[in-house]
Amino acid sequence: MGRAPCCDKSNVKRGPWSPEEDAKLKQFIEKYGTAGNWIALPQKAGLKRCGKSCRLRWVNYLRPNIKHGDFSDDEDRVICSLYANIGSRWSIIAAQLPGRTDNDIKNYWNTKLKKKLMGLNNIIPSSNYNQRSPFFPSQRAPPQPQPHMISSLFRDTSNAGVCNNKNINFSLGSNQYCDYLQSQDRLVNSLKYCTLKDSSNLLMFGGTDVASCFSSDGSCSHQMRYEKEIKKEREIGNCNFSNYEETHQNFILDYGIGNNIISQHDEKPNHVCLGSNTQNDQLQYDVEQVKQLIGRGSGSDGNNNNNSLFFNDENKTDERGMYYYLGTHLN
DNA sequence: AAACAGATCAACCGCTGGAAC
DNA sequence: TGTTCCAGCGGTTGATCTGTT
Repeated sequence: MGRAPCCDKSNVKRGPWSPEEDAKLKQFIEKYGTAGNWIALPQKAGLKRCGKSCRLRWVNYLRPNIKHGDFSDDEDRVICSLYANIGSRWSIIAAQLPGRTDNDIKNYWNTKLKKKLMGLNNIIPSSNYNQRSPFFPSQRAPPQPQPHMISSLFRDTSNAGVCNNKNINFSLGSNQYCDYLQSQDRLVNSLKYCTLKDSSNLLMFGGTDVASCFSSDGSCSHQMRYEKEIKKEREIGNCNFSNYEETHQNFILDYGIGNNIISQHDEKPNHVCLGSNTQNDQLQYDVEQVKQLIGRGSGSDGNNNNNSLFFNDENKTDERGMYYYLGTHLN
Protein backbone atom coordinates (compact mmCIF):
# COMPACT_ATOMS: atom_id res chain seq x y z
CA MET A 1 0.00 0.00 0.00
CA GLY A 2 1.52 3.28 -1.07
CA ARG A 3 1.21 6.58 0.62
CA ALA A 4 -1.71 8.85 0.07
CA PRO A 5 -0.81 11.57 -2.42
CA CYS A 6 -0.08 14.97 -0.93
CA CYS A 7 -2.80 16.58 -2.99
CA ASP A 8 -5.50 15.85 -5.51
CA LYS A 9 -3.37 15.89 -8.62
CA SER A 10 -6.33 16.16 -10.94
CA ASN A 11 -7.36 19.35 -9.23
CA VAL A 12 -4.10 21.23 -9.11
CA LYS A 13 -2.42 23.29 -11.75
CA ARG A 14 1.00 22.18 -12.92
CA GLY A 15 3.71 23.68 -15.05
CA PRO A 16 5.17 27.17 -15.07
CA TRP A 17 3.92 29.73 -12.61
CA SER A 18 2.17 32.82 -13.86
CA PRO A 19 3.04 36.28 -12.49
CA GLU A 20 -0.39 36.36 -10.86
CA GLU A 21 0.26 33.12 -9.00
CA ASP A 22 3.68 34.37 -7.94
CA ALA A 23 2.15 37.54 -6.57
CA LYS A 24 -0.52 35.64 -4.68
CA LEU A 25 1.96 33.30 -3.09
CA LYS A 26 4.38 36.06 -2.24
CA GLN A 27 1.73 38.27 -0.72
CA PHE A 28 0.30 35.45 1.33
CA ILE A 29 3.64 34.32 2.74
CA GLU A 30 4.77 37.85 3.46
CA LYS A 31 1.55 38.45 5.36
CA TYR A 32 0.95 35.13 7.11
CA GLY A 33 4.10 33.07 6.67
CA THR A 34 3.83 29.41 5.88
CA ALA A 35 2.30 28.57 9.27
CA GLY A 36 4.48 25.48 9.13
CA ASN A 37 2.15 23.77 6.75
CA TRP A 38 2.80 23.92 3.06
CA ILE A 39 0.10 21.40 2.27
CA ALA A 40 -2.63 23.66 3.59
CA LEU A 41 -1.11 26.86 2.25
CA PRO A 42 -2.32 26.83 -1.36
CA GLN A 43 -5.96 26.60 -0.36
CA LYS A 44 -5.57 29.41 2.14
CA ALA A 45 -3.73 31.52 -0.41
CA GLY A 46 -6.30 30.82 -3.10
CA LEU A 47 -3.90 28.92 -5.31
CA LYS A 48 -4.73 25.81 -7.27
CA ARG A 49 -1.31 24.38 -6.71
CA CYS A 50 0.17 21.51 -4.78
CA GLY A 51 1.77 22.52 -1.48
CA LYS A 52 5.05 21.08 -2.61
CA SER A 53 4.92 23.14 -5.73
CA CYS A 54 4.30 26.28 -3.65
CA ARG A 55 7.17 25.48 -1.38
CA LEU A 56 9.49 24.91 -4.30
CA ARG A 57 8.42 28.10 -6.01
CA TRP A 58 8.99 30.11 -2.85
CA VAL A 59 12.27 28.52 -1.88
CA ASN A 60 13.80 28.57 -5.32
CA TYR A 61 12.40 31.69 -6.81
CA LEU A 62 10.27 34.04 -4.74
CA ARG A 63 12.11 34.06 -1.46
CA PRO A 64 13.90 37.38 -0.81
CA ASN A 65 17.58 37.77 -1.66
CA ILE A 66 17.70 34.96 -4.17
CA LYS A 67 20.54 35.27 -6.65
CA HIS A 68 20.29 33.77 -10.11
CA GLY A 69 22.96 33.17 -12.69
CA ASP A 70 26.48 34.59 -12.89
CA PHE A 71 28.31 32.42 -10.43
CA SER A 72 31.55 34.03 -9.39
CA ASP A 73 34.93 32.32 -9.39
CA ASP A 74 34.80 32.23 -5.64
CA GLU A 75 31.45 30.51 -5.75
CA ASP A 76 32.85 28.04 -8.27
CA ARG A 77 35.65 27.25 -5.88
CA VAL A 78 33.32 26.77 -2.98
CA ILE A 79 31.09 24.47 -4.98
CA CYS A 80 34.00 22.44 -6.29
CA SER A 81 35.69 22.21 -2.97
CA LEU A 82 32.54 21.13 -1.20
CA TYR A 83 31.61 18.73 -3.94
CA ALA A 84 35.06 17.21 -3.60
CA ASN A 85 34.50 16.79 0.09
CA ILE A 86 30.89 15.84 0.49
CA GLY A 87 29.62 15.03 -2.96
CA SER A 88 26.25 16.04 -4.32
CA ARG A 89 24.72 17.28 -1.13
CA TRP A 90 23.37 20.37 -2.74
CA SER A 91 21.49 21.74 0.23
CA ILE A 92 24.65 21.74 2.32
CA ILE A 93 26.58 23.37 -0.49
CA ALA A 94 23.83 25.94 -0.95
CA ALA A 95 23.97 26.76 2.73
CA GLN A 96 27.51 28.03 2.18
CA LEU A 97 26.48 30.32 -0.65
CA PRO A 98 24.06 32.97 0.54
CA GLY A 99 21.33 33.66 -1.96
CA ARG A 100 21.91 30.48 -3.92
CA THR A 101 19.47 27.62 -3.92
CA ASP A 102 20.29 23.96 -4.00
CA ASN A 103 18.37 23.64 -7.25
CA ASP A 104 20.37 26.42 -8.86
CA ILE A 105 23.67 24.96 -7.74
CA LYS A 106 22.66 21.52 -8.89
CA ASN A 107 21.69 22.84 -12.30
CA TYR A 108 24.81 24.94 -12.51
CA TRP A 109 26.97 21.98 -11.64
CA ASN A 110 25.28 19.63 -14.05
CA THR A 111 25.15 21.99 -16.98
CA LYS A 112 28.18 24.21 -16.70
CA LEU A 113 30.66 23.71 -13.92
CA LYS A 114 31.16 20.03 -14.53
CA LYS A 115 31.96 20.71 -18.16
CA LYS A 116 34.16 23.62 -17.27
CA LEU A 117 36.19 21.37 -15.02
CA MET A 118 36.34 18.70 -17.66
CA GLY A 119 37.83 21.20 -20.00
CA LEU A 120 40.38 22.42 -17.51
CA ASN A 121 41.27 19.14 -16.02
CA ASN A 122 43.37 16.78 -18.02
CA ILE A 123 43.74 14.33 -15.24
CA ILE A 124 41.18 12.08 -16.74
CA PRO A 125 43.24 9.59 -18.65
CA SER A 126 42.32 9.85 -22.26
CA SER A 127 42.59 6.10 -22.54
CA ASN A 128 39.60 5.84 -20.29
CA TYR A 129 37.30 7.61 -22.66
CA ASN A 130 36.74 4.62 -24.85
CA GLN A 131 37.36 2.01 -22.30
CA ARG A 132 34.79 0.03 -20.47
CA SER A 133 35.01 0.28 -16.77
CA PRO A 134 36.64 -2.76 -15.22
CA PHE A 135 34.13 -2.41 -12.43
CA PHE A 136 31.07 -2.08 -14.58
CA PRO A 137 32.08 -4.00 -17.66
CA SER A 138 28.75 -3.65 -19.38
CA GLN A 139 28.75 0.06 -19.02
CA ARG A 140 30.82 2.44 -20.97
CA ALA A 141 32.33 4.73 -18.43
CA PRO A 142 31.47 8.31 -19.23
CA PRO A 143 34.17 10.76 -18.34
CA GLN A 144 33.06 12.63 -15.30
CA PRO A 145 35.09 14.87 -13.10
CA GLN A 146 35.61 13.06 -9.86
CA PRO A 147 36.11 14.74 -6.56
CA HIS A 148 39.76 13.85 -6.36
CA MET A 149 40.28 15.32 -9.78
CA ILE A 150 38.51 18.45 -8.80
CA SER A 151 40.63 18.78 -5.73
CA SER A 152 43.71 18.84 -7.84
CA LEU A 153 42.55 22.05 -9.41
CA PHE A 154 42.86 23.66 -6.07
CA ARG A 155 46.09 22.20 -5.01
CA ASP A 156 48.32 24.36 -3.04
CA THR A 157 51.83 23.26 -3.64
CA SER A 158 52.95 25.15 -0.60
CA ASN A 159 51.16 22.41 1.24
CA ALA A 160 53.45 19.76 -0.13
CA GLY A 161 54.04 18.70 3.40
CA VAL A 162 50.41 17.94 3.88
CA CYS A 163 51.19 14.46 5.01
CA ASN A 164 53.06 15.87 7.89
CA ASN A 165 50.12 17.88 8.92
CA LYS A 166 48.15 16.58 11.82
CA ASN A 167 44.95 17.33 10.06
CA ILE A 168 45.30 14.60 7.53
CA ASN A 169 41.90 13.24 6.77
CA PHE A 170 41.66 9.97 4.98
CA SER A 171 38.53 9.49 3.08
CA LEU A 172 37.25 6.80 0.83
CA GLY A 173 33.79 5.99 -0.12
CA SER A 174 31.46 5.44 -2.97
CA ASN A 175 28.20 3.66 -2.68
CA GLN A 176 28.36 2.19 -6.13
CA TYR A 177 31.87 1.05 -5.58
CA CYS A 178 30.96 -0.52 -2.27
CA ASP A 179 27.86 -2.08 -3.68
CA TYR A 180 29.91 -3.52 -6.44
CA LEU A 181 32.48 -4.96 -4.11
CA GLN A 182 29.76 -6.33 -1.94
CA SER A 183 27.72 -7.85 -4.70
CA GLN A 184 30.73 -9.41 -6.32
CA ASP A 185 31.99 -10.62 -2.98
CA ARG A 186 35.27 -9.36 -4.05
CA LEU A 187 37.88 -7.02 -2.81
CA VAL A 188 39.70 -5.40 -5.59
CA ASN A 189 42.44 -3.50 -3.91
CA SER A 190 39.76 -1.36 -2.51
CA LEU A 191 42.19 1.22 -1.58
CA LYS A 192 43.71 2.43 -4.74
CA TYR A 193 45.02 5.83 -4.90
CA CYS A 194 44.43 8.73 -2.75
CA THR A 195 44.68 11.71 -4.90
CA LEU A 196 45.41 14.91 -3.56
CA LYS A 197 44.99 17.36 -0.92
CA ASP A 198 43.42 20.70 -1.05
CA SER A 199 44.02 23.77 0.95
CA SER A 200 42.18 22.32 3.89
CA ASN A 201 44.61 19.43 3.95
CA LEU A 202 42.01 16.99 2.97
CA LEU A 203 43.17 13.83 1.29
CA MET A 204 40.69 12.30 -1.05
CA PHE A 205 40.90 8.81 -2.38
CA GLY A 206 40.50 8.22 -5.99
CA GLY A 207 42.69 7.19 -8.85
CA THR A 208 42.40 5.26 -12.02
CA ASP A 209 40.50 2.25 -10.86
CA VAL A 210 38.19 4.03 -8.56
CA ALA A 211 37.69 6.81 -10.98
CA SER A 212 36.73 4.31 -13.60
CA CYS A 213 33.78 3.12 -11.62
CA PHE A 214 31.73 6.02 -12.81
CA SER A 215 28.06 5.62 -12.67
CA SER A 216 26.08 7.13 -15.44
CA ASP A 217 25.15 10.08 -13.29
CA GLY A 218 28.66 10.64 -12.06
CA SER A 219 27.68 10.02 -8.51
CA CYS A 220 30.51 7.71 -7.73
CA SER A 221 32.02 10.11 -5.36
CA HIS A 222 34.59 9.68 -2.72
CA GLN A 223 33.04 11.36 0.13
CA MET A 224 34.04 12.24 3.56
CA ARG A 225 31.75 10.34 5.83
CA TYR A 226 30.34 11.63 9.02
CA GLU A 227 29.86 9.59 12.12
CA LYS A 228 26.12 9.63 11.80
CA GLU A 229 26.31 8.06 8.39
CA ILE A 230 28.90 5.56 9.41
CA LYS A 231 26.62 4.36 12.12
CA LYS A 232 23.82 4.00 9.70
CA GLU A 233 25.95 2.02 7.35
CA ARG A 234 27.12 -0.17 10.13
CA GLU A 235 23.56 -0.86 11.01
CA ILE A 236 22.64 -1.95 7.56
CA GLY A 237 25.80 -3.94 7.14
CA ASN A 238 26.94 -1.91 4.24
CA CYS A 239 30.56 -1.28 3.67
CA ASN A 240 31.85 2.13 3.98
CA PHE A 241 34.68 3.78 5.13
CA SER A 242 36.20 6.66 6.68
CA ASN A 243 35.81 8.57 9.79
CA TYR A 244 37.73 11.46 11.10
CA GLU A 245 37.65 12.23 14.74
CA GLU A 246 39.05 15.65 15.05
CA THR A 247 39.05 15.54 18.80
CA HIS A 248 41.17 12.45 19.06
CA GLN A 249 43.16 12.75 15.87
CA ASN A 250 41.79 9.45 14.74
CA PHE A 251 41.59 8.13 11.25
CA ILE A 252 39.73 5.07 10.34
CA LEU A 253 39.89 3.65 6.92
CA ASP A 254 37.95 0.53 6.33
CA TYR A 255 37.51 -1.19 3.05
CA GLY A 256 35.59 -4.11 4.42
CA ILE A 257 32.62 -6.00 3.23
CA GLY A 258 29.64 -6.59 5.40
CA ASN A 259 29.99 -6.55 9.12
CA ASN A 260 33.51 -5.50 9.37
CA ILE A 261 33.38 -1.87 10.09
CA ILE A 262 35.90 -0.87 12.67
CA SER A 263 34.36 0.63 15.71
CA GLN A 264 37.14 1.06 18.13
CA HIS A 265 38.32 4.47 17.18
CA ASP A 266 37.37 5.93 20.51
CA GLU A 267 39.61 3.48 22.25
CA LYS A 268 42.74 4.28 20.39
CA PRO A 269 43.24 7.93 19.94
CA ASN A 270 45.86 8.98 17.44
CA HIS A 271 45.67 5.77 15.50
CA VAL A 272 45.01 5.00 11.93
CA CYS A 273 43.24 1.76 11.16
CA LEU A 274 43.44 0.35 7.70
CA GLY A 275 41.22 -2.36 6.58
CA SER A 276 39.73 -5.13 7.59
CA ASN A 277 37.63 -8.20 7.53
CA THR A 278 38.10 -8.83 11.17
CA GLN A 279 39.48 -6.61 13.79
CA ASN A 280 42.48 -8.88 14.10
CA ASP A 281 43.16 -8.17 10.51
CA GLN A 282 43.40 -4.48 10.96
CA LEU A 283 46.50 -2.55 10.27
CA GLN A 284 46.93 -0.02 12.93
CA TYR A 285 49.34 2.82 12.99
CA ASP A 286 49.67 5.83 15.06
CA VAL A 287 49.83 9.11 13.34
CA GLU A 288 53.59 9.36 13.62
CA GLN A 289 53.99 5.99 11.94
CA VAL A 290 51.75 7.07 9.14
CA LYS A 291 53.88 10.09 8.54
CA GLN A 292 56.93 7.91 8.23
CA LEU A 293 55.25 5.43 5.94
CA ILE A 294 54.25 7.97 3.41
CA GLY A 295 56.75 8.24 0.63
CA ARG A 296 57.04 9.40 -2.95
CA GLY A 297 55.69 7.18 -5.65
CA SER A 298 56.96 6.78 -9.14
CA GLY A 299 54.02 7.10 -11.37
CA SER A 300 50.89 5.38 -10.36
CA ASP A 301 48.00 7.63 -11.01
CA GLY A 302 47.21 5.83 -14.23
CA ASN A 303 48.34 8.78 -16.20
CA ASN A 304 52.03 7.99 -16.28
CA ASN A 305 52.70 10.88 -14.06
CA ASN A 306 55.29 10.81 -11.40
CA ASN A 307 52.94 12.39 -9.04
CA SER A 308 51.95 10.10 -6.27
CA LEU A 309 52.73 9.66 -2.71
CA PHE A 310 52.13 6.30 -1.23
CA PHE A 311 51.48 4.85 2.09
CA ASN A 312 53.49 1.71 2.15
CA ASP A 313 54.24 -0.64 4.93
CA GLU A 314 55.78 -3.41 2.90
CA ASN A 315 55.62 -5.98 5.64
CA LYS A 316 51.94 -5.61 5.98
CA THR A 317 50.76 -4.50 2.63
CA ASP A 318 52.46 -7.44 0.99
CA GLU A 319 50.54 -9.93 3.00
CA ARG A 320 47.39 -8.14 2.13
CA GLY A 321 48.39 -7.73 -1.44
CA MET A 322 47.83 -4.09 -1.59
CA TYR A 323 49.46 -0.76 -1.27
CA TYR A 324 48.04 2.47 -0.17
CA TYR A 325 48.72 5.24 -2.51
CA LEU A 326 48.36 8.78 -1.58
CA GLY A 327 48.48 10.38 -4.93
CA THR A 328 49.17 14.02 -5.21
CA HIS A 329 50.03 16.34 -7.96
CA LEU A 330 53.21 17.65 -6.58
CA ASN A 331 55.66 18.56 -9.24
C1' DA B 1 14.13 30.70 -43.03
C1' DA B 2 13.65 26.11 -41.46
C1' DA B 3 15.08 22.16 -39.19
C1' DC B 4 17.58 20.09 -35.97
C1' DA B 5 20.61 19.40 -31.83
C1' DG B 6 22.21 20.65 -27.65
C1' DA B 7 21.92 23.48 -23.51
C1' DT B 8 19.39 25.38 -19.85
C1' DC B 9 16.59 25.50 -15.88
C1' DA B 10 11.99 25.50 -13.62
C1' DA B 11 9.24 22.18 -11.99
C1' DC B 12 8.04 17.59 -10.80
C1' DC B 13 8.63 12.99 -8.60
C1' DG B 14 9.63 9.74 -5.24
C1' DC B 15 12.06 8.88 -1.26
C1' DT B 16 13.71 9.75 3.52
C1' DG B 17 13.92 11.30 8.18
C1' DG B 18 11.93 13.52 11.91
C1' DA B 19 8.04 15.04 14.57
C1' DA B 20 3.71 14.21 16.44
C1' DC B 21 0.51 11.20 18.12
C1' DT C 1 6.64 0.98 19.55
C1' DG C 2 4.31 1.69 15.41
C1' DT C 3 1.92 4.72 12.30
C1' DT C 4 0.97 8.84 9.90
C1' DC C 5 2.08 13.17 8.12
C1' DC C 6 4.94 16.57 6.22
C1' DA C 7 9.18 19.21 4.97
C1' DG C 8 13.08 18.71 2.64
C1' DC C 9 16.17 16.51 -0.43
C1' DG C 10 18.36 14.84 -4.75
C1' DG C 11 17.43 12.92 -9.24
C1' DT C 12 14.93 13.49 -13.36
C1' DT C 13 11.95 15.48 -16.84
C1' DG C 14 10.41 18.32 -20.36
C1' DA C 15 9.45 22.95 -22.20
C1' DT C 16 11.93 26.57 -23.89
C1' DC C 17 15.90 28.86 -25.58
C1' DT C 18 20.08 29.18 -28.37
C1' DG C 19 23.28 27.89 -31.70
C1' DT C 20 24.44 25.45 -35.93
C1' DT C 21 23.78 23.61 -40.41
